[in-house]
Amino acid sequence: MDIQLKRGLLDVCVLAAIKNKDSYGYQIIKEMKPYLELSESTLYTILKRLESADQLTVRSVEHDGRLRKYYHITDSGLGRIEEFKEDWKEILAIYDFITREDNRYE
Amino acid sequence: MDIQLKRGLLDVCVLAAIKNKDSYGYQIIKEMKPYLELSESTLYTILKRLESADQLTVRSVEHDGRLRKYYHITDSGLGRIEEFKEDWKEILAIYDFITREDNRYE
DNA sequence: CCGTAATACATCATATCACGAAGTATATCG
DNA sequence: CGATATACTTCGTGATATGATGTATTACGG
Repeated sequence: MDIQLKRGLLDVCVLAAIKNKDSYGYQIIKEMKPYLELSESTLYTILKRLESADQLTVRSVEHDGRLRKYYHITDSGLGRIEEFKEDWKEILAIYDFITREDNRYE
Repeated sequence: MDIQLKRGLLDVCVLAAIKNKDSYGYQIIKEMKPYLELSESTLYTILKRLESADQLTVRSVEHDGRLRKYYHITDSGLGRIEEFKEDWKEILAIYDFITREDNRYE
């Protein structure tokens, strides 16, 4: 998929991935894979950005001797998803604008 | 609307604006305004990018003593719109992923 | 007739961002 | 024992939207 098109969806998609259950980096990538592929470096960049924006919180858990960071969505993060749903209406209008054959009356 | 979300739509939207009829900068902005607002600097950046990518051609026309550049979509530009329509299917799936309530079976 | 707004295009600096590459470290499995 | 999977981190790069600023002409209201 077009990279620019992905950009607008990535943040919200990550938030959606942890919406119903706290999750950690590797798991999030696997969960999103069928819909939107992203590399580890991209994901961790996003997670830090979302943490700075208080849209999620982080909690470190020891798992098999390895560090595992669980991400938990905040109210602000849930609000971000709601904003996306609002934006979606505009996007549908834009989609119609792009795909319409010709509504120009000469 | 979210800036990142706009990014993926801008190029294709500009192409759609000249799809049925050649147009020029100022006109394109006015035509897109109800759907997607963009500044002049942004538009001219996009037009140059699309020209470099051979998705449109430019023709200068004298109009009231002023230069006016008309933009014409190429086959490659039309192809870009078709690609967007393909991408749209994936976007719809992502939208479902984001907005679904909970399909996790515990 | 003069100032303001509209038309029309151009350039520059800046901040944001996705991503590949490379690194660290452990567990598992053949 | 070596490869693969898990798990997170850092760095550099290239792409890009936008505000600010500039140039130049036409149209219009008072």
